[in-house]
Amino acid sequence: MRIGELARKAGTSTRSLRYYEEQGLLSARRTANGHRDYDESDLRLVNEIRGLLTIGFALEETRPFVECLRSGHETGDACPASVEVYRRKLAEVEDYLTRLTSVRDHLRTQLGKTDDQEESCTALQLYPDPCRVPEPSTPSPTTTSPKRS
Amino acid sequence: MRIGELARKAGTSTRSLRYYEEQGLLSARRTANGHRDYDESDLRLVNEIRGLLTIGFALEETRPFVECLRSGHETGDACPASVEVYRRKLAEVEDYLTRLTSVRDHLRTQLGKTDDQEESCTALQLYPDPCRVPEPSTPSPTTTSPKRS
DNA sequence: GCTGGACTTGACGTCGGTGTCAAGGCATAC
DNA sequence: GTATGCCTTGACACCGACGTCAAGTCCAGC
Repeated sequence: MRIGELARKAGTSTRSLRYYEEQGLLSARRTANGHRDYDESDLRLVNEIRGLLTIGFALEETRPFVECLRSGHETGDACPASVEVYRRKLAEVEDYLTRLTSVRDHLRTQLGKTDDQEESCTALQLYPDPCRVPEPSTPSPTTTSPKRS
Repeated sequence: MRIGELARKAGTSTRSLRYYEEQGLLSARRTANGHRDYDESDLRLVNEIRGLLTIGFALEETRPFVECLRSGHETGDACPASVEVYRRKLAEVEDYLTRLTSVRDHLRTQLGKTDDQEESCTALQLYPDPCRVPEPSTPSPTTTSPKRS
């Protein structure tokens, strides 16, 4: 199949696919006329990438999973390197959770909300950069954020 | 005081202060030779901004707080507009917490971790800047916008 | 042959909050 | 005089994952 079809099937854009290729995550055979030619295994790769991106992985972090799939494994996380990324990511996410919880509590306090519904920690109050993190929606008054659909 | 001193006192850079001014959050009198001239009230403004940025507010979101302080209120959150931002931020953070929690659970599942450990402050290590962790290329969860997944 | 859609590569734009360089002005110290 | 250091404005660089435009190629349908 060609790039447009793959993009449609994977729920992404041709631009993204070319970008993945540029990053060495995806490779494509070429037809006689120079068009990229993909098959089902490529779709699996892209699905792996998209899935990981969706839950907050950086593109670079998907590499071990992609290579794992490429090397013939049934799933992308069947390799030690992938597991290691999982582990690191989990620690990272738990760290964020801690900070976010603390920020939430701080905000609740400021709002005079004394009705706690969950246990939480206190001292820490750092949560780095909400804009670079799987965030719901940023109702920023300045921009009608065109990058986000 | 001049910009260098204010930056030092507020724990930030002169570049940032000029940027805040550029964004209309800070204003400065000028001395005869054109240098910016600040006083203690400006330091309060900057501290307000820095504090909010630290807990994850976007610069733009600090505006109501700054204006609140400027208009003579004791604290930046004494005004309705500020409270509104607090409220929005809280909802945002809670939403993010929810999603992050589900990602964490997903990761734990993938790792075969059955041992649940609740969020505890003590165990986790805070880096000075979690966005740029001194690790082998470990960016933070960046994905955000699942554009249309 | 003409139209239109899908493809190609290349390159610039985006978002935020700075870092950093450039090139100069001004003041104090030696 | 000159070295040092702070200040000024202006402008480019950065990160990540693309969006988007440009200009050209390729192919099917009419």
